[in-house]
Amino acid sequence: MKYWLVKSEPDCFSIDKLKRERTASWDGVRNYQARNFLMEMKKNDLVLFYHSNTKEIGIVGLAKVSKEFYPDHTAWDPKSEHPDPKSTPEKPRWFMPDIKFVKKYKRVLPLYEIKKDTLLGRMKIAQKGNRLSVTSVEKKEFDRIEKILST
DNA sequence: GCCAACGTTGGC
DNA sequence: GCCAACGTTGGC
Repeated sequence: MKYWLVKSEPDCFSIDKLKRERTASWDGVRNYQARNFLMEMKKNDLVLFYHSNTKEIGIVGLAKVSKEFYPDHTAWDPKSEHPDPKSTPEKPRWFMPDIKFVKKYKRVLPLYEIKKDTLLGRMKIAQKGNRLSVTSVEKKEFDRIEKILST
């Protein structure tokens, strides 16, 4: 089983919204590297949920993959937020998995704490200029995050 | 195939 | 609101 981290602006899609809706299709990703990670996700992989571009930046919750990748149909919907005319139902370019709410942590693990930690500070999320919205996480990193947030 | 210009992301 | 970092686009 693998571990991942997805970023989302809470104004756009928050952990509370995922909690309410229980399951969400992770649509709208239009970056090849991020897409490739989405396509690697296997059912039941665990996905850390991160809030970016907000007051309390950091890891806020946990989800898991409930459906492996399939075409992101919002790409060929001109009314969607991220239309891409080069992606068609016959030849889809963008894909998405479904993720299911697991839990919201009791507190936010803020980015500055992640950066301070010697182990977590090496995560992609902690590095300057990182704009990738989907990244992989190592088991030891995941375990450490769970441990920090469980106390 | 290079690279400058441009748009977007996202922390601060 | 600022700006650095990065991905994408398009002219050549």
